[in-house]
Amino acid sequence: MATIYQVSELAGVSLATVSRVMNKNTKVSDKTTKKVLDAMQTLGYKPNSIAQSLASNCTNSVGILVSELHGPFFAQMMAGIESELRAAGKHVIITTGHSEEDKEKEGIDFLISRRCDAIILHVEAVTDEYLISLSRGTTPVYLMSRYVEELKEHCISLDNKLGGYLATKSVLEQGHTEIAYIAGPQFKADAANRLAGHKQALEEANITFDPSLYFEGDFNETGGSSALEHLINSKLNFTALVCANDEMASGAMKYAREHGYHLPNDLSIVGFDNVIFANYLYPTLTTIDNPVAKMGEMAAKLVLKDVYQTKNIKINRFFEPTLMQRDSSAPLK
Amino acid sequence: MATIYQVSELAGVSLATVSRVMNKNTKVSDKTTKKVLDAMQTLGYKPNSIAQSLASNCTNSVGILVSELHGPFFAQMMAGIESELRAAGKHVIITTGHSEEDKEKEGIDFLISRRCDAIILHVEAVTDEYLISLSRGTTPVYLMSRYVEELKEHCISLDNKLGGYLATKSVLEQGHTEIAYIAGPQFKADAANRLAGHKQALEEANITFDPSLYFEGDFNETGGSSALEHLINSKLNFTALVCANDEMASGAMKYAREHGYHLPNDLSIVGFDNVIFANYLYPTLTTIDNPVAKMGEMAAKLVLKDVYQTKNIKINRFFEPTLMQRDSSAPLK
DNA sequence: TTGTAAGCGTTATCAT
DNA sequence: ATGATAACGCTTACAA
Repeated sequence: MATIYQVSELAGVSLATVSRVMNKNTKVSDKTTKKVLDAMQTLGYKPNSIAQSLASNCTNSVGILVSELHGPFFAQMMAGIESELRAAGKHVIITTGHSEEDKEKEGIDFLISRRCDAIILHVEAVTDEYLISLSRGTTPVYLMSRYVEELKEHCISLDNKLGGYLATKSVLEQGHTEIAYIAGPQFKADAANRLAGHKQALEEANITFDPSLYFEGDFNETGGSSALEHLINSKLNFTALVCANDEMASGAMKYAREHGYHLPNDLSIVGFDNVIFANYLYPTLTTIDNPVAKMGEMAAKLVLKDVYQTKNIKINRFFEPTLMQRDSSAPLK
Repeated sequence: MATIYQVSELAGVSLATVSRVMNKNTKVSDKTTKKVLDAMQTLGYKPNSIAQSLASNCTNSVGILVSELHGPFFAQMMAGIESELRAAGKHVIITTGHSEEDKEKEGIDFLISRRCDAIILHVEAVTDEYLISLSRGTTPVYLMSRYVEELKEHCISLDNKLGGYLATKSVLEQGHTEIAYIAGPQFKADAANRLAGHKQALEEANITFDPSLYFEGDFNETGGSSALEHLINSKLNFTALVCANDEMASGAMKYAREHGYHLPNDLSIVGFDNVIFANYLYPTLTTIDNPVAKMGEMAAKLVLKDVYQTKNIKINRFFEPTLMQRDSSAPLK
């Protein structure tokens, strides 16, 4: 592969001049510019971005750490980040943390040693303290779907409490008063906040939260099935079921259907996240839209603004979820 | 950030020695090794992989180009590639081509200029000739789900014809003889091969292919709906419908259900790919499993073997799809 | 076993 | 406007 040196030789100019026409940061006469361009053309010269990175101390790459690569949630997020960054000529280096503390830390180290200009993290296992000390390092750190007060300028987060509130409120407004809730693992802030929203909606409707209509699931489909099984076996009455994510809602729907429930007549079900398949379920799932793709774009924009000094970018760090009313929930008859 | 130079100073050895303990390629006495390790520890030294890449001419990164980041198909593939590569200490740089020739080429240039040690491509718009000339360059090129004779050693592909055959055969074995087919865009090799498999199955059953029971769709959900609409309007009888992918099958299922069909009694439907949501549909979709994640892993292994000289890796370039019999298709009554 | 020094392909600071 | 030349942080012959 041709180097800048060969280009300079062929064009009969110095290295520096070639570098200048590439970077357009210093005036170069039209004549020499043309000579250089021609030389590049005939040599098929492509700059070595590794060398550029070393010399300029800028890799034009941002590291992304997500829990999993598959799964609708992260894919959407990454798509949002990548498209925005790519349009700005930056690229993404992606790695996974699998929601395990060691792997998350290892992934972060990895990204940092690649000298990413910034890292965007969707971490679940690592502590706030770790993140705070991490962001004292030289690599700017951004957080997705996680709010850490000390790092608030670097957090893109969703109002999960509002989402939980909207979900429950939607069935309350349909006349339901006996509402079961399948929560996510409460050590996760999202899950806890969604539950808090649920409780707030109940409170506003003057309904006391009944712990026996509550079950802590695992955010997985099978967890949704067994949670509903548990709730049904408890012999308590409920006409609506609010789930802390779509996977569990889907599992619950399956279990309900297999046990003779007619949806939504016998039971209204609401999910959370609005993942792709929510619209493929039968009946289509009423859920809370989690604007992950938009949040991904925004994280990218934030990096573009902070790290790459791109001008005229409007930042919004806080996103509000919205209700997607579909067919799995209906007014109480 | 600490450099190798500072480490060498603190440890009282030369640069070279520090480099040696990092790379473990030359013997270093235990005593000096310890000194170096200690120095690294106290300085919190992390090697600058950019500098390593420049000096060693190896970036330890492999570029991936997929059509889209979202969508169950690519997510699975990338997950397979990433996990395998990551375990070997390599990392992935991901970019997208959006099935457009210009963007695919641009993405490839991008990856090459980042000096990836190899690139794994899932391209659709670019020509075979382009790929052939590309692979004459210095960066090794690998192809996913695309077979180019001249590059066969670098192709990981699926036997789409077999898949198409299995899909149709499954309904034939259920007693169906009037079988409609919604194909994918025929300029895509996958789509054409799936159709060929369908025809072969019909032929073996002594059923002549009926062009009026055939419709070329666009691989999208809406395309599936309108395709079925078209087929139904043609007033021809058919008891089974084979679709060239799950998205179209899903669209067809929706249309059928909305138009009073009871599935699978009134119509058996079969898809292709076994994307995540196939199992969330109602009824659950009978489909052909496309082992994308496994193929992704294999592509990574191939790179590990060819490019990074990893030993003891068994390579399989050709994958066979399998039938996933679920509830959307049933024996003809 | 360890050190010296020449790259790797750029950018960027001086001069001119 | 252009040219020398010193970084950038590491690897790797070649010497010792």
